[in-house]
Amino acid sequence: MEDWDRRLRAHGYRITPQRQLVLSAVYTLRHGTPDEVLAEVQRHASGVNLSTIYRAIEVLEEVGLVTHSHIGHGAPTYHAIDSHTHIHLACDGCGTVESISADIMEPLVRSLRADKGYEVDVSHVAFHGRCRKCVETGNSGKH
Amino acid sequence: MEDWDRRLRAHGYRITPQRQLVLSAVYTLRHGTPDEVLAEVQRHASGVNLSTIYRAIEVLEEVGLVTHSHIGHGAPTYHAIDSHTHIHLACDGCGTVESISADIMEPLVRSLRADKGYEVDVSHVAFHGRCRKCVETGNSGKH
DNA sequence: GTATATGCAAAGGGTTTGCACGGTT
DNA sequence: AACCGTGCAAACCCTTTGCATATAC
Repeated sequence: MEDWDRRLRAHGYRITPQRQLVLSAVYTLRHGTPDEVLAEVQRHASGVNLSTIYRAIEVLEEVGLVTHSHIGHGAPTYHAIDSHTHIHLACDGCGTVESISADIMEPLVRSLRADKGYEVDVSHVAFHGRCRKCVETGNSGKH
Repeated sequence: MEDWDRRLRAHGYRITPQRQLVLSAVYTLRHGTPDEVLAEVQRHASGVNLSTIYRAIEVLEEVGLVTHSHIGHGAPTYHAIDSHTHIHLACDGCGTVESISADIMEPLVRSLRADKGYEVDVSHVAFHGRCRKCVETGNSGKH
């Protein structure tokens, strides 16, 4: 998160307090929905509006400082792009989300590239399923 | 799609024309959002309501006749559960979606099971990224 | 006949947009 | 000074819900 301002400028965007606040909120929360980002930002600057969060996230994502993935079936969660790309294991039984290294994706990414010419966006990957605990207790997460 | 009615009954649900229409619409469209399912159903029965589509899909999913996955960043798409489990490769550049056999997931599923005790819901898997064409033409899909 | 399912309309959550004002360059 | 970015409110899309009626069992 050193050259964040340079990245924005390089794409023709301006440096604003709101954009910096959103970026550091995304860093602080390791995973955050727009709502959660808003709450985190408002701890430091209460006047910031939700629509600003959305617009800031959009810009930060475009310049490559932030990504999102779809954990849970609802709102996307955003996270900072750092050296350690990770993927998410969401449990449909208890709702917990585990982050693991994206290394496990390597063979699959390679074979999709070779077979299909398809480039997987690894940072976007989220698996659904059931965690060990829910598998053992038979918790299906169904109503 | 032979024992669909038995499956419903086994779970205490009734057999209704709407549920049959929704199920066959999901079969016809190989991937369909609720809206698309509604349109397909209404080709045969114009009076059916959107809320009925949602409720029917929910029931069909619970009894194991239908699954969904999150292709695109918007509405989920539903597809019938058949013998050939497949996964989706969505292209963020041109928006196309390719279905491929889920066999490619086998090694990864096995290693998550062994390492983490985590059971991936394979039918739910959708990767985002870029198809061959968009990789070659540099189409990033960004506005 | 009784409980479930449907249609309709209204409410709800999340996200986007138009506009006037304020801040960055 | 010019333009981009923000706050606010309204609009929008997708999905869910309450209720009276219709239907499957």
